[in-house]
Amino acid sequence: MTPGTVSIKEVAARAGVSPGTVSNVLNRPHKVAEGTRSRVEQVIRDLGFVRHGSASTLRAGHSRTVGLSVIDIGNPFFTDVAAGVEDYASDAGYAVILGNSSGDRVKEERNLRVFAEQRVRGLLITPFDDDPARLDVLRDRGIGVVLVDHPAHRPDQCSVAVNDITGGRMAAAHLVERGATDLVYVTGPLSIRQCIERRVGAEQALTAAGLDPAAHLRVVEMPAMNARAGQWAAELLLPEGVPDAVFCANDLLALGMLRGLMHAGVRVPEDVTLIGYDDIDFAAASTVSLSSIRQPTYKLGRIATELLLDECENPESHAHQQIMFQPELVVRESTRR
Amino acid sequence: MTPGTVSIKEVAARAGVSPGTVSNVLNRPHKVAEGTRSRVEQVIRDLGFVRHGSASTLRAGHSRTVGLSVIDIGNPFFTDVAAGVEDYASDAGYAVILGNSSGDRVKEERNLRVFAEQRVRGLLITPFDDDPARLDVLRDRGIGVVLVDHPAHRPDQCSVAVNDITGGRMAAAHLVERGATDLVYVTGPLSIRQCIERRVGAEQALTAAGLDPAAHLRVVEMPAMNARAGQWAAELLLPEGVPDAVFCANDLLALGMLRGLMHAGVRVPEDVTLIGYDDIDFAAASTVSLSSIRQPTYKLGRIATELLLDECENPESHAHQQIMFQPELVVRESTRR
DNA sequence: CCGTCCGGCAAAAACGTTTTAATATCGTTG
DNA sequence: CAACGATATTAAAACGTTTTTGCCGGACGG
Repeated sequence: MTPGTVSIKEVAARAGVSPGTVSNVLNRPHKVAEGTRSRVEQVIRDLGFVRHGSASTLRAGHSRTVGLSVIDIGNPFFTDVAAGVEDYASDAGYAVILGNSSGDRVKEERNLRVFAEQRVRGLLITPFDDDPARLDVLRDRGIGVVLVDHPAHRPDQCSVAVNDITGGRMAAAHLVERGATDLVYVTGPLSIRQCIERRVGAEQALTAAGLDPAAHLRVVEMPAMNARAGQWAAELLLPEGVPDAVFCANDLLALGMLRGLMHAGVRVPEDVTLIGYDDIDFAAASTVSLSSIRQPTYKLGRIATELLLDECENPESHAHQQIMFQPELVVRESTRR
Repeated sequence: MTPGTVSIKEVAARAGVSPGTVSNVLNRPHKVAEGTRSRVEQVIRDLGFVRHGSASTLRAGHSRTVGLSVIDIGNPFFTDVAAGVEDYASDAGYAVILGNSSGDRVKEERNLRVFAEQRVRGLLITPFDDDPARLDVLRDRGIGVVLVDHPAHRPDQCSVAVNDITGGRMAAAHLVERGATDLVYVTGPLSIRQCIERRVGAEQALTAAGLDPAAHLRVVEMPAMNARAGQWAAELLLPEGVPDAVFCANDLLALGMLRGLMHAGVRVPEDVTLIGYDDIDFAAASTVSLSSIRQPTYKLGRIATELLLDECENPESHAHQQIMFQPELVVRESTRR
């Protein structure tokens, strides 16, 4: 009746072998003779046996799951990363346990505990700060950790990230090249590494063009990084005077800004050029399509997972890597003159 | 040294109690005397003990994880659902294992097997077809299943969904009320239940308004449901003549359509009114903000999880429910005359 | 004062798998 | 022909919890 309860023992009994042999055809098929193997496999199919993962994990000492902790599952950026992770992990036979910290340190903490309880094989995390202590707790347990979208500061740690300084520089340089001299940088909280570095890059670009950032780059810091905040930023900004160009720290802000500008009768790109960051799908789909800085998001997830599984499965041969991708400028209507 | 290896036994030894007692303070704190309990809890903190989930699952017969299988993690609709699931599950102490089927039956199958191996306590799934056989395999194993965004056809099955016929009717009725008589329905594959039912609703609305759908509603079926497909639909559509109004089966299609229309010099809403479906965040943020049919997406995820956990934890008192939410019309610029 | 009940705890079995060491079977070689 | 190694399989011991059963002592009712 209850086919769910069929264990390796019953398979063994039915196939006329010992449980150990069944385990071998499951895990080391080459160690068992052709005849026995096919017989056991047939019984497995007949009985609808599926291995009890927990028993396996308990005895083997490690699971076939990885944890994924993201800051905001609602942001297409993280969604793309998650898709890359899920694809690679799934192909490798791993399950992905999802944790959404919602930018809340307490939630992140709680998720980490769940991952520890589940004895995930490894952890992929987009941390929102640099405190490595929490992660050490996991690492001490033998759980591999790979930082995603955050460069590791230590050589014994894998990470994949995209150069945000370069990205910021590309964005601002592009605006300047299009003739802007009065720029605005609209950003999320400046406690966020990405926001800081993109700003640094922008300042470098201005300096390189002979423009003093202090005089030519206004910074508008918003508490959130969504479209609502972007539109609000437009309302804050315009009374102070219309700039030549706006650089937003992500596309959600930029889309909101675009809407805010147009509502105020400011034309993009004729009056103001506008560029975002991340190149989410909606950037190309917005009515005035948005120039942006593209990051290899999906790839970020895939490579991170590849690194993680290598670290977990080949601990001795594994070489820790800090991979830094370069972003790419995507020019669309919002910066065409 | 390796704090990861501290087991319940060591805690017991250090606290001068038996392992069974430690297990009790973990799972039935009320059954152990105040003094012993606090002593054990202190030792747990000191040693940094964290329960081995697999051992627990093995012995207890059920895990504290739920599986979530979605069709497309890249679609904001599913992302919102996932956020609702994650929040509720996380609060209840459950971990969420994510499976992304990418609209691929084989991938979905594979994910189900992983869920079975992991012995998830329950499964939340947005199935893309009506074949219940696959799910019976899980149910026979005692794994609860709740259908998400898909009404169950059987009384022994929980489901949460939103009435798509009503939604389709609302959308079309709104367009007609705004004066449209020459409508177009842009949809994804008509093998998808949601696409079919929204169409049925639209036809009902036309009929109710005294317009024969055959004469007044053109249907454009696209192979995908993203913005690219929407823009392509505009290019297919316009040469045949500009309609009064366009109803898109989701917001991604609608955003693409909007862009396609504006590029062709067709003004929204002056020349054509446009409405989407789902009310994703980007609908409000697009330059001509998009009217849409709002679904309680996040709530869908939460309620589904609530139902699932009730089914798993109180099997005898649990009453299966097929919950059907009603959608809501959101009017924005794209249908303002 | 004796028998009974009950709260608090310990002892031990069980969950389903993996893995190690041991055993049986066979062909090969000195 | 004996000894040996290689190969295929088995038996049994783990892994860390949960849960059942039972023991002990003190409170309580008769």
